Amino acid sequence: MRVSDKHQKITQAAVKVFARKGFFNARISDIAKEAKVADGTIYLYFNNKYDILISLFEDEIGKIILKVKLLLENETDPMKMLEIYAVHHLSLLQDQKELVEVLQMELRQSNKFIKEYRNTKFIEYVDIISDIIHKGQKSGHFHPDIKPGIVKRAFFGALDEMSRLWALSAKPHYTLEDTAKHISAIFLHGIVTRNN
Amino acid sequence: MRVSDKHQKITQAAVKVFARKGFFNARISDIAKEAKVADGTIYLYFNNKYDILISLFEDEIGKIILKVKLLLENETDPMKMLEIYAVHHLSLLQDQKELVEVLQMELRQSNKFIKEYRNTKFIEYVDIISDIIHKGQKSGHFHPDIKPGIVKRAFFGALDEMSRLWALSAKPHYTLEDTAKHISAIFLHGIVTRNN
DNA sequence: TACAAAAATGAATCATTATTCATAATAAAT
DNA sequence: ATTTATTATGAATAATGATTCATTTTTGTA
Repeated sequence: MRVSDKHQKITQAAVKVFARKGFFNARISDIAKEAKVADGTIYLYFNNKYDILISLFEDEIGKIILKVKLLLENETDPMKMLEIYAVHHLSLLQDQKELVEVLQMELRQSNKFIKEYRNTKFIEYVDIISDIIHKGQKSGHFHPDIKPGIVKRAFFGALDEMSRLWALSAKPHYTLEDTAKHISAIFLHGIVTRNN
Repeated sequence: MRVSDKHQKITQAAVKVFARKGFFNARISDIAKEAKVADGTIYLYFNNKYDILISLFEDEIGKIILKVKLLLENETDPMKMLEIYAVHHLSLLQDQKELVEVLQMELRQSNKFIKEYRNTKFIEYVDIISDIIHKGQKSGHFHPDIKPGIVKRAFFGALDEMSRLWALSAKPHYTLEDTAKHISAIFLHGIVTRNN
């Protein structure tokens, strides 16, 4: 078995265990058992428990970024692009529920405890949104007074809160696709009626 | 010293310590020291470590709900009401940074480990948003097709992500007030230019 | 096949900490 | 002032689990 295979096996086991028990309640021995390796083996591939989480985070967010950039590649309409991003983000929950749960935890907590860790991968992911906004402003689709730096956080936050909700409660009321489009539409057109 | 004073002293100490170290890294002895009581005293007022967090959460969110309801009391325009909610939510960070950090953690993780805990207080807080949306739809200010259940999560998520960002990085680029209004405006009117 | 290097094992270590409870201090009542 | 009830203390307990490392197993090479 190639080295990278075992690395990945441990990572995938860690995602499962972290999702199930949370980072702090997860025992190394749980991960080892899930990955079908000895406890000590984990330390041949990772420095410590935190390192598993961080390394997992970077690897997986990296893949997510690649995928959404690919999806956006052939779209030029900034309005459609926002919608694609939204659908993609919410789809993650469907395709990789456990991973999403772990990423959400990580996002909330660990960077508080590991101050040095700047989390550039996550920044790269949300910056895709501000890039779309910029593009839309250049093309005249989006209002020039809109602040991309605020919209990117607001839009990401809106999607991620929805994702968080679904991760906890079993069944969503609306389909993923409808919800993603609804949220995009609100950001694009607002909620007020025209005569206001 | 009245009983409730000591209860509150411990709660406030816990907020400080949880914010500084996170729930799992916080030691009971840290909280005891911060509150200037003995370790054992904490167990006269709380059942266990989790109980401190939960009880803190309910109490403090209760206060936050009361305050925002008071702020909204004399406003009838649903558009203004949304803005008031936004300003209030972001203001929390300014007024009670440590508390906000703890609530955000709690929100993200604990309900995963304490499945029974339904977190009705939090639901009550976000439901204020959907109430505003309903009201706006009735009055004709807001589009009837908008789904209040989705908007409430999106709006809350947008605000809270902003809050999370500020809690981590020291200095916000824009003022709290401007940001709250900007986010409200986006939800109200969208980002696209009129001719799209 | 024999040997060396690399990878894997898992029991033992060792620090950590939530919780308990026998004891002490304080307050209230008589 | 004395007794009783309430509240507080903090050292001791007892479990936990991350990490290490001496030993074993596997892999690669001659």
